[in-house]
Amino acid sequence: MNSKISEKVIERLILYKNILEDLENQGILNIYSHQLAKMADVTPVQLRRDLMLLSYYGKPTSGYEVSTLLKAIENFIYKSDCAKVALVGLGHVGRAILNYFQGRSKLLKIIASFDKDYEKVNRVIAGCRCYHISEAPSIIKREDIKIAIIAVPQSSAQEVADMLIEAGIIGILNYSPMRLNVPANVYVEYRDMVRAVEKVAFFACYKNQ
Amino acid sequence: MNSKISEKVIERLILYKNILEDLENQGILNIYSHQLAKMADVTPVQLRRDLMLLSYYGKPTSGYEVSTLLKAIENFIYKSDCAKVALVGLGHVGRAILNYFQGRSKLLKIIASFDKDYEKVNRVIAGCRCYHISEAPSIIKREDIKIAIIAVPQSSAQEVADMLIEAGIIGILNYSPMRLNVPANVYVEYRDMVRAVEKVAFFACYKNQ
DNA sequence: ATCACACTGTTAATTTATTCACAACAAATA
DNA sequence: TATTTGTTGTGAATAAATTAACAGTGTGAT
Repeated sequence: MNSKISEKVIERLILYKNILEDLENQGILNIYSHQLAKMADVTPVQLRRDLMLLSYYGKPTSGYEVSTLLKAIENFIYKSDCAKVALVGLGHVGRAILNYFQGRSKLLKIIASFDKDYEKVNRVIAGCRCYHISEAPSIIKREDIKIAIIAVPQSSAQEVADMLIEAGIIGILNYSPMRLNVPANVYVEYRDMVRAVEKVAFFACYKNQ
Repeated sequence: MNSKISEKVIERLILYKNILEDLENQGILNIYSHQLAKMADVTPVQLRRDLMLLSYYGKPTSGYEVSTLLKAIENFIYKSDCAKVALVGLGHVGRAILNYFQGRSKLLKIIASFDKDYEKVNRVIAGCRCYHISEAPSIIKREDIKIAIIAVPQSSAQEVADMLIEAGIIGILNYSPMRLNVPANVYVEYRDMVRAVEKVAFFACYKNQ
């Protein structure tokens, strides 16, 4: 690890990747940094600086080739051992994620979902088989899943996290408001929806005096 | 505006607020910076520095008084003219947000939701009346709502945003993957679920070599 | 063929965010 | 009462992120 990669740069690279996918689908072959930067709401300099992380080079005259830049970013952010994702909790959040994921990520795949409700168990929801939560450890180990999404109520989030980590999970996306206690090697990202709205409310008002 | 307030500081203050609410419910009266910092996953110095934004002071011996610190943060982040929130789109994401919001935010209230599906219109879902999307402009203007959550498919996100902004919305929390084109005074926060998982996958693997 | 142009990649400067280091302080103890 | 202890608040130092400045380059016009 020569220099630490910041969260913000990765967030932006992932955003560029998204935009490039759209551009590719529209049949656009080349793009300049100022065009792509505008779509991503960043400055052209920042975009070019971010791309320095990749070993990819554009041309002074035709800018970046959409397909190869896209591949370069995918190559950079994609680690094959983290391609499999597990989802825990099939309430509204869980289902929303499953629906969004349907084909939207080329790199990652939710290959198993878990719930404690036997009504949902053994059904295939949004293309993904649902298992009982008690089966999670064995399936996660067998399939060697490393990434998990927690979409369960606050009260069971820590318990679920402990179980997942014990089974080998090293990355958690946590939609519950609960702060998780995890070992140092586990990466956790928090996505509390209430906090998100509060942030928006603050800055919207702040911007307008 | 003497010095610009950063997004990160506000995110942390909102997190502290959350934790303090929990502590208050547990009947805890006082807390030291190192204890609160640990719960929020920040350093004690950073916490104390963040609190410098507030005009609140702890005591060298008993630390911070939970109830008054909580009030100080609420006071700082709460702007009464941004208390009303509208929700557009009552699919899984929309319903998830409604459920989470039930009582979880003292400061903000979702007072109207909108959908184009007449099956949902005029029903009360999770304590919130659902109106047809065509009624949004008049209701937003009448109730003077300034904040909106977009939970509609990518294909209609821009159209919905335009309509909301026209009606007076100045802050948007966007759960669709669509980047929005908005005037300078409108604040937008993006919460794409697929990008979130991709970020977690990257950093989980990165952390573990 | 030469020039002007518009772009990229990158070093240097600047701004922003975080961490260090320590004075000031209130309570508990001797 | 004097001393010790463990904390807060903050100026100064450091680290990180962003922006500015510009050299290098391929293309098309003259």
